[in-house]
Amino acid sequence: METPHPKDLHRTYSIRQLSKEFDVTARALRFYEDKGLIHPERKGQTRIYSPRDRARLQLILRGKRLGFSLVEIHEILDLYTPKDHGVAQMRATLVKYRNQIETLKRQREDIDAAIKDMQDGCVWLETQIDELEAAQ
Amino acid sequence: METPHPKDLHRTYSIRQLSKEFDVTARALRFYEDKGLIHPERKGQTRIYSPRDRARLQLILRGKRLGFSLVEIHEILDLYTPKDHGVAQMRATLVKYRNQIETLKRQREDIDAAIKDMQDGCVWLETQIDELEAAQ
DNA sequence: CTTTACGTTGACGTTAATGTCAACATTTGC
DNA sequence: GCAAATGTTGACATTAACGTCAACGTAAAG
Repeated sequence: METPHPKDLHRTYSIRQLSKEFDVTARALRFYEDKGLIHPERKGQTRIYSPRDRARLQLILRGKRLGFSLVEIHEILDLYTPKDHGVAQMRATLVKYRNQIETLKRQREDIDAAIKDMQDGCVWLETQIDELEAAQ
Repeated sequence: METPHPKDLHRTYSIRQLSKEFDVTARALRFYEDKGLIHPERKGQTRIYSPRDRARLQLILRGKRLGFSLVEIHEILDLYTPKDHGVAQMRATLVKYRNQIETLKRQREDIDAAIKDMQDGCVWLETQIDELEAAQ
């Protein structure tokens, strides 16, 4: 009834609320749950989403925008969920983190290249337009 | 028989050469052609790829790495192919360029956020590991 | 001349990520 | 109390992006 933001750590969300807020269908949310990406609680049959679920959903959607598959997103989400099983495990996790960072950095290089291409194109187009207008 | 690089603007490539160089299957290359993303010439039945085709393939693969669909990549490729049909068209194209830049910049924000998350996670893990080792 | 390598076009199969629809339960406003 | 809104679980349909396979052509190599 108040703000749709996680002002309160004990807020809950219905499936409709979340699907509206992030513009995904309820079907998709259930699908993500099916794939083990979110784990909302149940009040009877009905799904109850916590701010934590909401946060995970944000990560899922970010992953999607970046072109990761749901499987990949699942792995990424695993990196976000803390599990401290001794130094060995933590070292292993650290490696995964660093690999993920490398992946993302490579992706950023692609983006930067694409942006540069487009910006060059803009400059070229602008000068062309200017010339044509001057010649007019 | 020489370098696989476009040293010469009149070089040509077989479908196998390209598929090997970029580690995609020939099936995929034919598929992209089917979808209108590349237009290699034909020597009889056989496809002959030019450096220009190769360049387009690079763009296609970059688009894929960035999570764009083939349809979106098609539109992006259109932006790359010069067509000067008067100032009006050029203005329209300019708008598309700028929109694409905005899209890419938004994507870069996602990436930067993800990288930051992972780096923070690294720092946290490192300190944890240090503590556990010191306590040992 | 026949094998070997590479090319071609269908046609059908597959996987991911949903959409769609039916059939049903539950809660809520009037 | 009853209709409307919202929720649920299947089950099947769909789209994208290829993979796989069959059946065939061609060209160089031994």
